[in-house]
Amino acid sequence: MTAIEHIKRPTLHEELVVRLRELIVEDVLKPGEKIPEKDLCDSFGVSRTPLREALKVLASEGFVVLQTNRGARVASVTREELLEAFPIIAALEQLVGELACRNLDAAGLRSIESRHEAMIAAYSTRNRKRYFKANQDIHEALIEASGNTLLKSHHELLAARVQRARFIVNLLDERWAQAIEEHEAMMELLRKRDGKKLGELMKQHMMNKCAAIIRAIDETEQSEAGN
Amino acid sequence: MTAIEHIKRPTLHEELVVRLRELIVEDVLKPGEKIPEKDLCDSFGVSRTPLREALKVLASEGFVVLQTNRGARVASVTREELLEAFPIIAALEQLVGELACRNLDAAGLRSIESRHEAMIAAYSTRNRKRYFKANQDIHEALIEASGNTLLKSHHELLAARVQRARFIVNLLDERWAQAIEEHEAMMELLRKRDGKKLGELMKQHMMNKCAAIIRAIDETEQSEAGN
DNA sequence: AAATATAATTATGAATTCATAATTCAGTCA
DNA sequence: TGACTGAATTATGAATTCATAATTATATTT
Repeated sequence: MTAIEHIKRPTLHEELVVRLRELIVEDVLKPGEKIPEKDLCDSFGVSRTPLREALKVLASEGFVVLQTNRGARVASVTREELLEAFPIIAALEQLVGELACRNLDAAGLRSIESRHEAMIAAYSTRNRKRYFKANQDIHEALIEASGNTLLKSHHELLAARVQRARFIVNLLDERWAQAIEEHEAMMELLRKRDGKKLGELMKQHMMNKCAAIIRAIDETEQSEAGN
Repeated sequence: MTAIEHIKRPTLHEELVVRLRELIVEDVLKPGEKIPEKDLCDSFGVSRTPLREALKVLASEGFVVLQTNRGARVASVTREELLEAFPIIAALEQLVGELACRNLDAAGLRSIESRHEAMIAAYSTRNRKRYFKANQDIHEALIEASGNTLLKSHHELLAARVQRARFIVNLLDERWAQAIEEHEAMMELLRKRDGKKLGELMKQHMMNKCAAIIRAIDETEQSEAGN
């Protein structure tokens, strides 16, 4: 029996969930911004029904906040939310590390190696955009290698939420260098298939990232308070 | 500034999400069962619009499966899904253990101790229903103690999904005794506020539960194949 | 002019309607 | 009898409509 994949026709609300989530994660729709249904319906060329369905889903994912009779707002990225989300992501990454080592084959490793090199190249020219992209690619590849689709979806959702923080703080040079070092160590552990240590390092890597972002936020708030 | 909580008026779709999720987790709506919109609209006394919104949310949570132009079905609880979900829950529980030890005060500990005793009492009379309830209470209290609301919501959703497995397999006496022992050890570590060890034990506890359930499923399938 | 009350407008929650896809069922033919 | 065809029915996706809550604009009072 050949496992032919079922044909999947998209519905408007599914398409809208994806598109709206992108707009939010890419900071086109800003945190706290009101989302007037009418405007979005016009720009997407759909009626309110599928749009509202999409908003309900996005609300359950934490990207928008619904207020009864007052419509939807883009959820804001708070210090508190990040402090809650990062430890969870870190715990998931630990699991990713363990599972990836268990499942990754030679071809998979090579693919990650090349992404890693792309990331190093981006770092050497201090190309932030490329670095972010390559960095994300690596993490995604590792998650893929974990072979756990549920883990993937939960991780993706949480990662997308905290990723929005990159628009409120900048990656500092010092942290950047540290992140590169951590990635080198990660590659080494991946080659050795040391799942336990890789998991721990990935967890730590994420918590360091968290600390860096929180520090940056606090400094921003500090300087803003001084105005 | 007193943080007064905003008054929250419920909407139909929110109410429906909760009620439908309950029906699914409580196995009133069986895995694989078709969900005809009309019937549910009649029994809840609402129109299709809020019901459909609720179904979209439940689909994003993984409790129902939507097929374009073919309506909704209750998601089935597969062996594969459990094998994916449990390690994630275990990873979250590990985090719960660490955070709970960090945050739990004397009053919180006493409250958990009493729930623990209730669980032991239920076990001594082999009252499955009470045991499940007390067991769930303890885990919920620990999550509450972790102080991480995002962790709580993710854990709740995943736990609800695997909880449905209790209707396809029975808790075996052997595993039951082992679970009690693990809980005793957990209480000991909680009293000592040893977060690291508690986290590891809670993770292991969950993976043991996973193994027991998978074993039970495999045995069921084995015996069914023999028919 | 500022503050309040009232009316007009707009936006939202939910029911209804409409077009179309899927399913069921009767009829036909081998 | 049993597989196929096509009409009738039903269910679904999405637009529209409707009632009401929220907001804005206008009028009134001090």
